[in-house]
Amino acid sequence: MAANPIPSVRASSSAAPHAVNCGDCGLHDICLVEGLSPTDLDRLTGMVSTRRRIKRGEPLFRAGDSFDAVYPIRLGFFKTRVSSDDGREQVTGFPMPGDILGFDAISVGAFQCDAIALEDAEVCVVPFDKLESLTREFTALQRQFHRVLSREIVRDQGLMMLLGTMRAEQRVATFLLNLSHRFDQRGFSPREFILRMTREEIGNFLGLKLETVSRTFSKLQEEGVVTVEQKRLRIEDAARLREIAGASCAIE
Amino acid sequence: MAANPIPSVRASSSAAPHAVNCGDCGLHDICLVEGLSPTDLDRLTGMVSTRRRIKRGEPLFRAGDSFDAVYPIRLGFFKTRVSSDDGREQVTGFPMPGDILGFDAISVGAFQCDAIALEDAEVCVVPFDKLESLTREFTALQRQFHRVLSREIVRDQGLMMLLGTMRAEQRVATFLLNLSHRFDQRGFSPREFILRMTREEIGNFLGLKLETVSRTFSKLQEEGVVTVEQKRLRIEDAARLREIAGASCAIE
DNA sequence: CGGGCGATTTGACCGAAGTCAACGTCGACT
DNA sequence: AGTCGACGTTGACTTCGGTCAAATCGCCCG
Repeated sequence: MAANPIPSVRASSSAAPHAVNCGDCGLHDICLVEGLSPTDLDRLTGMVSTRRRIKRGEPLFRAGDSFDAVYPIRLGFFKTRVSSDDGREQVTGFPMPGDILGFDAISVGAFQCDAIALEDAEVCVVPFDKLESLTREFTALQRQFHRVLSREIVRDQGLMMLLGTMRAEQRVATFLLNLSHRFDQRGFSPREFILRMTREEIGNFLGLKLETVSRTFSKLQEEGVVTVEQKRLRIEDAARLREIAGASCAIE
Repeated sequence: MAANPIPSVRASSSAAPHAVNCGDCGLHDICLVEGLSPTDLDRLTGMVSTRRRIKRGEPLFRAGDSFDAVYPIRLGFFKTRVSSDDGREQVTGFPMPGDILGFDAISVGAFQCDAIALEDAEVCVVPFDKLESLTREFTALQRQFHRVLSREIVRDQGLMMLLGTMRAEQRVATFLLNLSHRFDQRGFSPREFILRMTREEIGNFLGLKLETVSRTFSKLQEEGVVTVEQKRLRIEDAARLREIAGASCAIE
């Protein structure tokens, strides 16, 4: 999977708002329709009602918005975050292409978090009642949908482990390994990538302050584990990074 | 809902392993079949293949066990926890009657956490393929199943907020309010209840050490907010407790 | 090209929670 | 009834990460 780049996502000139077909999408094997047969894929035409572009910094949705669709990401990084009435915020993830946004909204019919584009982005719009009715028809799609929901629950468990039991350095290392892994899955280099989010967003996600993130990056760099310059990050010693992160990779 | 006790759960002499019918279960309005019509409820006979009793301290399942059923809790408290290879553990919740165990397992067909009974307990066994096929037939059940999955994701977001942004006192207060709320939902007193878990388990859940939990309880007691004696807890000043917890109640 | 601003880095200091240790309490079991 | 062991409380001290502050970097824009 790592050796399988996804050109159609990069060269997204084919992202016209019509001609929406999961079978043609380079992400189909990590997205909602992973594992479906080509025949089934063809029969899913119409699941994606349309696509939507979001400018950097803009929300795809905000907590409280009423829910009627979930959003597989075609292109671009997001952050999701929850806020409390008294002003605290918690970044809950950095979804990227192939990830799906909006599952938190099913529970009460309204989004429970904000999804903000960290760069210009594009998502598929999958009306939820359409999805539910399709899952009644296609067992494989139903199965996969449930798997994806469950995967999010498992991801959250990993995050709780991180937030509840890890030291700062361990958190940062785990975070970097997770990003690396997900880039790898998507056909990008696992060794070198751009951090689309700020130190503050990373810190908030990891339950740390931005200064701590910065210091930890510096420390890892001194030790030759990574090279950080601004938003560009290169992993120099993956084995050592895994050592620091401790056993489990946490977060999917 | 608070004013609606659930006697059939307490007086569980009717918990014979046959005669399993969600319509008869006192928990049906917080469980998987919440919101279903009585007619639909009748047609669900057979969803629960059997029931199972678990002794205090025993696992209902362990991480790695292969998955074929989810488990609505009839009776008793559990704790769920994830472990890392290097020995860290994180308690991820304290499910109680009406909550459902096992959703983390759908993702890969094997449980990702341990579920340990904190007291003698009883669960319904709902074979997952049975559940999936029933949700294809009954739209209302499908809808509710998805809601319950999504609710778990939202719960986890609340926990991340707690672990990522709250101080010790705030965490403990939030924890108590959450328990209180859930007891209330189930028809038990929201003001006074038994903590079935140890200080260490509470601490682990909240990302604190047991000493910190103990100290915080003592402090809250000094201030007249709660009365703690051993495992018995009484909330004396709910308003103040909410104040300490900060706005959002977090965790469902 | 220079100004301005947000993002980042780094240092000094502080404090909340962790660690270590001793003691108390309760319930289970012989 | 007495003992044992798990659980809980409390105190003294340490430490990791937070806070506050200052300096630097990089980039967008006029």
